[in-house]
Amino acid sequence: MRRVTIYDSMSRSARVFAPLEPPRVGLFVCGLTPYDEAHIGHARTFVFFDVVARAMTRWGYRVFSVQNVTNLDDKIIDRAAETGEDPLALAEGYFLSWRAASERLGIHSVNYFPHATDYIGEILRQTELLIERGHAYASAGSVYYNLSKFPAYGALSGQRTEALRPGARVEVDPAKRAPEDFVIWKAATPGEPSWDSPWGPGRPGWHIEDTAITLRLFGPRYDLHGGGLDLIFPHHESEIALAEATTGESPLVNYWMHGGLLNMGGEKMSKSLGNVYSLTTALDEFGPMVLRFFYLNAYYRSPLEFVRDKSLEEAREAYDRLALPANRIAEIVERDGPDRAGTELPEALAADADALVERLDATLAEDFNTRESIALLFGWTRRLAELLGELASFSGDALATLRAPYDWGTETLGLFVREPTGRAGAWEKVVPIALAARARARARGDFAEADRIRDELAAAGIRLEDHASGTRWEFREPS
RNA sequence: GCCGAGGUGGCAGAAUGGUUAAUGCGACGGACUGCAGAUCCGUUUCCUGGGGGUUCGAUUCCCUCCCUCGGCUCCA
Repeated sequence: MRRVTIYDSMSRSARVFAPLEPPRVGLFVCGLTPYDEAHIGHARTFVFFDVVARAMTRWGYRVFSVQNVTNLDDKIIDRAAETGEDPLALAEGYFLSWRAASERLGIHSVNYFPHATDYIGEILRQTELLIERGHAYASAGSVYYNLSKFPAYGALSGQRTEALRPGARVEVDPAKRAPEDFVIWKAATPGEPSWDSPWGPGRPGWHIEDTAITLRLFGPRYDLHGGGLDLIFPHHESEIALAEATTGESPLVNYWMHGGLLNMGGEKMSKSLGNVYSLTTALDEFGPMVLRFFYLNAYYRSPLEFVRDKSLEEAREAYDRLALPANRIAEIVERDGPDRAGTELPEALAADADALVERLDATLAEDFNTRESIALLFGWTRRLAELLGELASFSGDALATLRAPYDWGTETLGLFVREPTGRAGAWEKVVPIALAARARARARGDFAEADRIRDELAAAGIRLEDHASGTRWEFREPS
């Protein structure tokens, strides 16, 4: 297992990672509240934790990755009331939509997506235990966490409860003993989904959903907890209070990892601000590779600025150039197979490829520095630039060596995955017909006709490039 | 107000107690091309929020101030 350092939000420092039970690693990431379509801000966080899981797996850890689904909360209920749908059905619809988008994005590392409502039994058990131990109290059909009994509250966020501004954004619930107490079990209002409990019909509060899930799946302590920076307070802080009061064990989480937010117009991208860009739209327009590249081209903890009509266009230019040698090699190998004959690599070049892969691992192992890894990969693309014309002369083995750094990028960053053919299959046959007609026109010097064909193809989303070896084409929406 | 995260070239963004502060985008020049695009080569040596301090040396460590963003009880 490779030595990995992780910036831990709790200690506010980079620490060498040591799993509780090597090589096993428990990773819990706070997932979505599916009350609407996901936007590209959400996906930043999940792509990053996908890289964490991919990289750790490569380095010999056995990662069990869990992403919860808050499939019932106020926003979902409100939304369902608007549309007349059943709240749980509405949530499941948006969850499945998110699953589809995240699959397209290449997020395949999540082992399990537990839904909060599948853990009601665990939640009730934990709530009762907390009341028994004096850490929670029932009031008006709800159950609240008694913060005065948990002095360690605030360690993660640095917040002191006496300095908070109760009601700054959310109204204070009069049933609470103290305004900083948070709800564990919420009394049902008529018409919303509810479960029977010793305190009457109700539904779980947000924070306990996660601790119920992790206590059951990971036990009282586990390795990694991730999520967006905006969840530190109160959500993660409250998870600690709930779990540690329930189990008596500490710390709940060994390493807290928080991803920076995606900003648009200098502000957090969020539904309530209205500055959202849908994930599905982004995937349709730019494809998964460009999006992943855009996210991973920055350190995960820093805020990242998304500029409409600029950021992803820029990322596409950069990614296309970065991936060019990888794609050319893939084309040759797809055509001739991995055992194709050809010249071998100069020894120095082969050694450099090996050394680069080691450097890439070492770089990424320092708190998942994806940006620096990409910079190194650009170095390799520059190195291969002069070989682009003669790639076809190399043997299959030689090409595999040249491709190794890109394969590393596929394994860890999820980049350099070529678009699946699918519908593109038909185009593969049709476009060459038009290209042949254009080639004949060019051969007889009828450039007006040649340009007409090129323009019409461009308007249809097929872009051409003429090369000495022939005409290359690709899908590219006209700009 | 309190807590937290950030302030680096035209833009996006790394890194480091020490030669010209990475990488990319963009821009400019050249090669290639019927043209265009793509690609390749070269240039973009005047960029580390302000002020103090520690040090032979600070963008990096410490203090302070300013600015931006996030959170302050169900937001990735």
